[in-house]
Amino acid sequence: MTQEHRPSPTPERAIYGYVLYLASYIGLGLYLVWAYIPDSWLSAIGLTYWPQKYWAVALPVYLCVIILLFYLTYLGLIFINTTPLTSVNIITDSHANTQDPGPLPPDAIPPLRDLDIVEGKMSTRQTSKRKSNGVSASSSDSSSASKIPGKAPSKTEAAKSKGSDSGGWAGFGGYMAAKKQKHDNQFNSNHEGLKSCIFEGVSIYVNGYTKPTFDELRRLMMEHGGHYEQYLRKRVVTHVIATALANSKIHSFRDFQVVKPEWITESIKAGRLLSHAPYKLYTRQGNSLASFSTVLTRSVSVSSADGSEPTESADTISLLSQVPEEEEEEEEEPASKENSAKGAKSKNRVDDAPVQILDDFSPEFEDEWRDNAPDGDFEEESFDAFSSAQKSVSTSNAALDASKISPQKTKDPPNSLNNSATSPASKTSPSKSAALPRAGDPKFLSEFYAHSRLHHISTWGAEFRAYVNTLQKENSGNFPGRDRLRQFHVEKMVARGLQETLESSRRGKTQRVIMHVDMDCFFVSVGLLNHPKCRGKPVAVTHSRNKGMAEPIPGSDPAFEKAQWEKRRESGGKKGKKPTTDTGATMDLDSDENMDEAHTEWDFRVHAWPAGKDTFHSWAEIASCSYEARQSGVKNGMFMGRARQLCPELMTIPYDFEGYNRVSKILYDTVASYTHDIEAVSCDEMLVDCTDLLADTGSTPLEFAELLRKDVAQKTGCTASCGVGSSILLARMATRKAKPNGQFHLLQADVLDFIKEQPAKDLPGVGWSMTKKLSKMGIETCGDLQKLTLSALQKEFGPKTGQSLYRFSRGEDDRPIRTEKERKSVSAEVNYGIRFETDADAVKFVEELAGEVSTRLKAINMRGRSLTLKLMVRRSDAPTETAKFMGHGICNNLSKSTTLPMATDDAGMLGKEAVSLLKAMKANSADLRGVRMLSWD
DNA sequence: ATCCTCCCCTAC
DNA sequence: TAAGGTAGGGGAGGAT
Ligand SMILES: Nc1ccn([C@H]2C[C@H](O)[C@@H](COP(=O)(O)OP(=O)(O)OP(=O)(O)O)O2)c(=O)n1
Ligand SMILES: [Mg+2]
Ligand SMILES: [Mg+2]
Repeated sequence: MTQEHRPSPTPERAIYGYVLYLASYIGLGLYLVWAYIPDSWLSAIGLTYWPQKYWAVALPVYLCVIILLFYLTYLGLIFINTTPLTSVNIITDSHANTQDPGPLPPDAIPPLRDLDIVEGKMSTRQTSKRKSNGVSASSSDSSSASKIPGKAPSKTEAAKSKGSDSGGWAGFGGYMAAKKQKHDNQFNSNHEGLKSCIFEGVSIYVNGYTKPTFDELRRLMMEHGGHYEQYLRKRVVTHVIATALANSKIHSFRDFQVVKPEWITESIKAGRLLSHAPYKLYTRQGNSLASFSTVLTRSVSVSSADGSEPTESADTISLLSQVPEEEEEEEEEPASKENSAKGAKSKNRVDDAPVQILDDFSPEFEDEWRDNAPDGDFEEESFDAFSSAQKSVSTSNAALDASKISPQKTKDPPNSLNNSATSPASKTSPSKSAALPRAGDPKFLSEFYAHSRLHHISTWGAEFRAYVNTLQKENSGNFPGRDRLRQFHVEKMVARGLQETLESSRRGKTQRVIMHVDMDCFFVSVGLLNHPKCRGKPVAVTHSRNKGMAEPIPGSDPAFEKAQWEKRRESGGKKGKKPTTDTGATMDLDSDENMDEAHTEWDFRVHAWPAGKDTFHSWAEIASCSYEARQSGVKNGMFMGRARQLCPELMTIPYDFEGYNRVSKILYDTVASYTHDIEAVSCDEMLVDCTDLLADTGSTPLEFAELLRKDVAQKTGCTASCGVGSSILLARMATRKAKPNGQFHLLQADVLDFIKEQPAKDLPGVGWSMTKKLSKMGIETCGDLQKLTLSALQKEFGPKTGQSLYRFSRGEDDRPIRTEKERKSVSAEVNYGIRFETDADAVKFVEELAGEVSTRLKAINMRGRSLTLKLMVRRSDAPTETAKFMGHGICNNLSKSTTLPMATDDAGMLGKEAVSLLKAMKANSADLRGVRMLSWD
């Protein structure tokens, strides 16, 4: 909010204002005292059962704040940092004000009318207070807050309050309402977390590899009042950001301004929105369209024109030539019969349509692609034709750039690719390698997050959940994929001799059909697009660049950590005692060291460590490994050094976060072209309720699975597997059987036989700890589990968990597909690189983290009324240096939470509260190894 | 019973 | 070197 109108105060008004000013601070003070009185004190004076005291008291405080706001405005002074609380409220109000055409924003109010307006608002406020008092106690602070200015609620506000009634998230409803609003809000927002509003009204979509990465651009946009769109939505996206453009993309972007990323960075530098004209990427004439459509028409008759056209909202890449289908066709025929034949128990697995991703791409396709290859600047040399094609399909510019950057890729040592040069996404900016890998450095947080795979998959998961939410509201009954599916079904029928399969005919009407779709070794599959030579070999995606070897960390004691780890395993999840500290925090005596590898036997026999100087162990984690590597026992999440022992020939490829995200989007868009009954599970995985889809198209689940998998493989170059069953449980179990690159329908009649044999550890919700407990009870399979009674299980594991085990072990599961999920909490945590020297360091970092949480809250328009701080503290007997470089080592976890006077998304407020939690927890700053901040209702 | 806080566990 | 995040379900045990 910029002050354009700064009247100088007359003396009388100044005096009057001063009184108001004092009054408001007194009010504020009283409020703070009140709000922070513990419940127990209140109960001492008989106020125990007064519900929602904070809420009740919030109104007077708003009164004071409004007065304060207007007085300050009147003086032309906005110093919102006076107290954090004040700033929150000012923000809230100005936010609401400027969003609507209704009342004038404070800075536009003529000085002489101040009092009138203030009084007007006061009376409005009182009405609203009276009214709200009658409302149920769950009515939230900020929904009243937004009503205070006394204006008719706008559309967006109506949307907000609709949701606020039901939930604790003050004043904000379902994600959709929030998201729809986000753009508007950011347009006018004056949040102090924002560094500026340069990009108000600007909404960007980032295509391909860009100089600041898409992640950083998103961050920048968020910080400067702009908006980042994950999908290329017409009418929302105002600018497409790209550094290079494949010809096929020019077509998709023809309705948008395509601008270089420098436009963003230089605008920020200049402090204002520069014209994008000088930064336009191309001033093109579209000769590309002709060749593009040539590629399009190369499809088999199956695909109708509309089926091939990407939907407007989709990010689908428009290169849709069909994979030749002949060779698959022949195999399918007997196989699908087999699958529908009931007796063929263990042979129900259907590989009938393994999508051909390998090198057997048909030559004519290759040629055709080459003919239409964009521009001449493509270096064929380093890549075989297939991978080139796939790259242009799936990762577009990134891959093209990469091929230019790395002309010498010829002599890769067989075991380790020197591929850093070919990985644009993981090498974002050369200068940042200087950043210290420890908290305290101002760049640490962003640097860490930029490289954290877990951060990325979490973020993407949330984004896809949000995206699926938006799909629900779109309710466009238009599914371009369905025609293709119908067509496909007819062809299959004809091939079968016009007979319905047993599979489809036996499907009762009431029976749900759930499909679980999951990409095969996702990170590896995507990575292989850029490293085709690794295909078919044991491959892992990891940061480790050094063959799984690493120098030992001086002062660390891996043997000790290993011993503790084993001890932990022995105790098998037994609860440690939880002594209560004087602050009320409880302590967990258990080590939390590296649970990820729990499912593998921890076997150090090969390692006499640290004795053997020749043996080094890389503690970098493997994000994903190929199925070839899995044959040797390598698993996702395993340490590289360990994996190297199991599989000495293991090759490594670097991360390509941009590539994963791109493939994920295509996956989601592809499924969304058939149905919107989707539950997003993660960036590589989803659940699809096919019941309606199949009823509509008349096709069978396996036909859909086959078409879908072909679709995905051809658009992305990566394979997916599908499991089908009558419930989420069964679909997921079926997927396990289908993998890799397969599909499997677990027929109802086979369920009981099937489930009996399944290991209990494969049930959802049964992880390392539960497996351990069960195993102690002599339970290994679902069959074993079935022998226990419901009450026995509930007694042992609690009512809910017991019930789940009981039902799941019988193949029963009635959880619905949840297409819409409301976020309940927002958190940020770092358990890596945390090494503080002083308390001040720790405080500073907690404040940084508060900024991060605040940014995330604001980005999705939420506020939390509660705050939890979790610390990982080096266990007193653990060595100071961890085996894993900058890892957290063996720790105790502490957590402590507090309830704020009101919901907030303000960084200052969150930071202040978190710091006081930190101090209350009395942990030695030098021993901190991890920090988490969680904001919730 | 039901709620609250501090955990633990699980999944990707 | 290495980038061990994040959201949600739910149990234990105490308070209401
Ligand atoms: N401990 C883990 C587990 C998973 N992932 C990432 C990398 C995986 O590629 C992606 C998807 O996880 P999946 O469980 O689906 O595993 P994959 O896709 O790698 O293999 P699968 O074929 O079994 O699905 O999540 C990770 O970084 N760390
Ligand atoms: Mg997967
Ligand atoms: Mg998955």
